[in-house]
Amino acid sequence: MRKTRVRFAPSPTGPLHMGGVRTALYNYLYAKQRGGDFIIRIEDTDSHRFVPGAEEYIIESLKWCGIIPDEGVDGNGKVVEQPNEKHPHAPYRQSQRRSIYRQYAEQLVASGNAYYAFDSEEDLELARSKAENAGQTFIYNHSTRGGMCNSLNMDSGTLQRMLEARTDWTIRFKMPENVTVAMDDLIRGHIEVNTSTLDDKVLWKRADELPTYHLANIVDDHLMEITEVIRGEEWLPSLPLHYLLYKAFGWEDTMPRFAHLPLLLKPVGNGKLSKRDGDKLGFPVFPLQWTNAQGETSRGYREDGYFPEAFVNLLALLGWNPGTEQEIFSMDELIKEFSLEKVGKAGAKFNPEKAKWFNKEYLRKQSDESLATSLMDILNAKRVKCDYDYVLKVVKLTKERASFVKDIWDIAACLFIAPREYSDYSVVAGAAFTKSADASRPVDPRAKVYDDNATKPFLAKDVDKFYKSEFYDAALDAVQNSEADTIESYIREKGLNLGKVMNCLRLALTGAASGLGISDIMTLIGKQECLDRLAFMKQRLG
RNA sequence: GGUGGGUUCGUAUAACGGCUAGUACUCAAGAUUUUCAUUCUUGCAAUAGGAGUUCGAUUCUCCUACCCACUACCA
Repeated sequence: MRKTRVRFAPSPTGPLHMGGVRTALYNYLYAKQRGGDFIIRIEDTDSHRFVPGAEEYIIESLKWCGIIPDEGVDGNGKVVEQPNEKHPHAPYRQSQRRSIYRQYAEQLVASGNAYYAFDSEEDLELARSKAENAGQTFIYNHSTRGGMCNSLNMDSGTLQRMLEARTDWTIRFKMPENVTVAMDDLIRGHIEVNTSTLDDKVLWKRADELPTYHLANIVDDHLMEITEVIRGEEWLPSLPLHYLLYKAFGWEDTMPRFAHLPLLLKPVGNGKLSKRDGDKLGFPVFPLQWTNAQGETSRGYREDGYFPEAFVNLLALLGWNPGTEQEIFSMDELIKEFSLEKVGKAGAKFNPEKAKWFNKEYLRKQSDESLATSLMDILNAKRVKCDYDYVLKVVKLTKERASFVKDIWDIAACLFIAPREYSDYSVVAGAAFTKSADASRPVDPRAKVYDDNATKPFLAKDVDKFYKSEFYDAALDAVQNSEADTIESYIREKGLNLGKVMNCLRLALTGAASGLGISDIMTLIGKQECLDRLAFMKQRLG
């Protein structure tokens, strides 16, 4: 029984999106469950699509998620370049392994499984357009290779001259004709494909001295003793070629088992969640914020305030389910429960609402202390001065109402600064005043700066009535003559309408018609601050 | 076009071939609350369509439809 070894092999062509993170996660869970190794390999065989910073981004993203590679990346987050005891297969960057691949490509030529091809880009272009004009699709395989410029169609002398004289040739796999390839996928079961519809894939490019994905992937998986290949569904069509490559190399006995994961689909419409969807969908598709070469920034789950544990949890449930009704899983629980058998076959549409729900669940699991620390950072950034003990009290009061730490600010801003503006006060005074559009609409009283031009017409019409109402006087009287824990009974004893007086007071204290409990606010900000805010309202609205 | 894969409430999903097709998110209603939120209760909502096998099909087979992927000297 071989030790389980799986790999995540991203191409550094840009930031890793959440589908990629999920693939890495499933590989990691699979490996850890079996006490095996999780390996990172960088597949940068396309020099034209290399994006600076992408490799670092990928590694940092995985680290944020708590996905720690056993091999390929060292403790400093660097891709290992020199072999050592812990990383015996270094380098783990394919561009640094180029010397390895050519011999394998040549081996395939020698065994008759591959051949040299000298067709120029223009020749191929021509062949394609010709076929297209005839209403067909050009496939470089048994049906056409006889008419192309390759080693199958020339004598050895010509071949030698061509190989030496030209630098733009390739080595192509000689896809057999009419052979049924029988494959087994850990998720999809048995699949059969006839090779006649497949093409002679380029395996090695003389121009770059580099292999293409297919060759590099099979060679490295073999050399690195990979036991299972868990990758995206988009690779399923390549599986017959990969099977045939293993066979051509004579590596069938150690060929890894394959599992093709369902795609992550965009929430609306059809199609897979792609890097390009970015911010226009209104939620992050990247684990971490990313700024491209053009200076355009895409948001990330980390920067949006997601807990990494929540992100991992929601990703794990996108395509996999435990078969029970449990939805909240720690990484350790995932490692224990995960199984490829329970991975679905159909693509999963991502639901941003559910993602928020996951974060809310995790926010509640956080300790008050760690939330307070996070909130302190936000407050400092807003230059709101405060002390830790006070912030801790605020957290205790608000954590049930928030999905993200930054929500706490929206909920509890009135505990730190006095309102300068008032909203939705028609609700406060009930039917006596003009009803505003929607009382339940969330309002941030501090979002607006004091702006006479924008608000005065409305204020002038209704506030006069409101301010002169009995509720303001009652609220002022109640604050003056009671404490936080007695204000409710004080108002009741006076025989007043509790709701209206309280909401009038609420307006003075918070600037809005809904929110935290009045006595809780009073307790925290103190009686004097309450009186000050009532006085400010009188001045502002009077 | 060709090849392959897929299809259960709006979304994620559950259901040895066998209870009234379950759960979560969203949404709606009610209870609670000074308000909002929370919490609790209730509700809306699905097996793509058609054949076949079977006592019985969401489940197995075939056909149709639709969706997706692949079809590069990209991964």
